[in-house]
Amino acid sequence: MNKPSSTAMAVERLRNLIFKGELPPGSDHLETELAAQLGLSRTPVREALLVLESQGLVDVRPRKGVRIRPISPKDMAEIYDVLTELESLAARRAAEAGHDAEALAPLARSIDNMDRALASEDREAWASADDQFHMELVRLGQNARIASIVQMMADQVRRARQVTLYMRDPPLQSNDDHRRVLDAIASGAPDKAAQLHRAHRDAAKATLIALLETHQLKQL
Amino acid sequence: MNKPSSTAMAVERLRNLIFKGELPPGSDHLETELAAQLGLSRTPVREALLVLESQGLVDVRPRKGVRIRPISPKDMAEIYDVLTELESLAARRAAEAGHDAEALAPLARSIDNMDRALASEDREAWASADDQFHMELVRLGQNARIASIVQMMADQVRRARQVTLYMRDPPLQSNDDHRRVLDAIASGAPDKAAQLHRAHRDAAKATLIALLETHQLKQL
DNA sequence: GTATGCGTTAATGTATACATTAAGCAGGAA
DNA sequence: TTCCTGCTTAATGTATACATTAACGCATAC
Repeated sequence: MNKPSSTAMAVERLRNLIFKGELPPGSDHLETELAAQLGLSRTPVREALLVLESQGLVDVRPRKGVRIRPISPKDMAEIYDVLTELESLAARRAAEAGHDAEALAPLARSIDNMDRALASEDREAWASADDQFHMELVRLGQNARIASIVQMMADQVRRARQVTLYMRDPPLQSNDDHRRVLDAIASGAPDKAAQLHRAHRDAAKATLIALLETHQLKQL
Repeated sequence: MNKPSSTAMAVERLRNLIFKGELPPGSDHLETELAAQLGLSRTPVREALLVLESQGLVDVRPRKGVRIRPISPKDMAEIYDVLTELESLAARRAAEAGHDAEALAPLARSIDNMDRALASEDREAWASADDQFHMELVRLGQNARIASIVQMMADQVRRARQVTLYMRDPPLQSNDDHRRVLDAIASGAPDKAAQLHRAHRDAAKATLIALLETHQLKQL
């Protein structure tokens, strides 16, 4: 049990504040205030902000405070493009790797979780299981760099999903997609896995962008 | 003309030291020593190291010094996979964007530069022009996130290329590839551009990995 | 001889003091 | 008024002092 450093804690706490919307997108904050809020000195907070900046969550703008980076529809499109490419490759590699049922169990479990969440209309649970699915998928793809980039991009759109979660119909189609991707991976069909996942992601992108336009959400 | 901060300078100087091999892969360095070497206090150096860590160039290992991250053949394969996917998408988007000849001029120029470098057998110049080509390509792809990821990954393999630059035959084939990608982009053929570039990258990956195996280079 | 545990110490983690800088305002000239 | 100029000051950038911690060696017990 390693004691986490103040910097690491600051990163975690600031991330949570951002995701919970307590530090809203577009808002500015002084290092000093954030430090006071977290009960730390500026040093670890500064270091945390540097990390968060490298993860694309904030912009450090000297003398104007750190800005919680807002996500525009264009950003969203960029991010989905990256996710589509890299996750599809991960699906391909996962299929090539010949994972057995045991290795695929977590992925299957995440799909079950989504089913359950849909049945009980628990959208938070669904979102969390969806995260789990995508995380597992890239883990199975066995490329650490892809996994970490995907994680970063997913973080960046997390707020946006939170907002849209209750705006759209329950994503019933989505889980069929997931299951088919899993089948393709289990049966060792790389091309099919990649292609199915790509289609899944493209559909998700289109849905989300349409939602944002409908609701005139210019930034989140 | 903005005065760069010490942290920014430290990032730059450390990057250069790493690329030039003065901080060799796998070597460990104390914050204090690096600070002394750069004539700075620990603070900006620490911040610089945090940035470099987020870019995958070093590992900060408490009490053991920062390690200049070595790249293994497996790392190389991971990185090339990411580059292949993202640059191919960039090529596709560039073709879709309908850039005119003027917009494509820098890309064309980089190809000319490679030709010239090949003719005069100047491999450093070739490498630099090759960088320019890939940088321009992702710029034309109009996805800032792809551009920055590609930049990061390219940095990570820079040392390796430096080593292999003189080990292999002059990359004559390579420039035909580049020209065909440019043509596909210029003529607005997204699928073709993406596919050509993908093939180009796959070939490069295979060549490089083979080289590393032949020479038993386990890490760079 | 080996293993265990404690003390030393060197390195990092954190706080704070200090330097620098640019944003904004006040005051005066055009 | 409007535009410049220089001052003020608040915020960040940097250095340094101080606290904490984990690695290592040495002593001691078995």
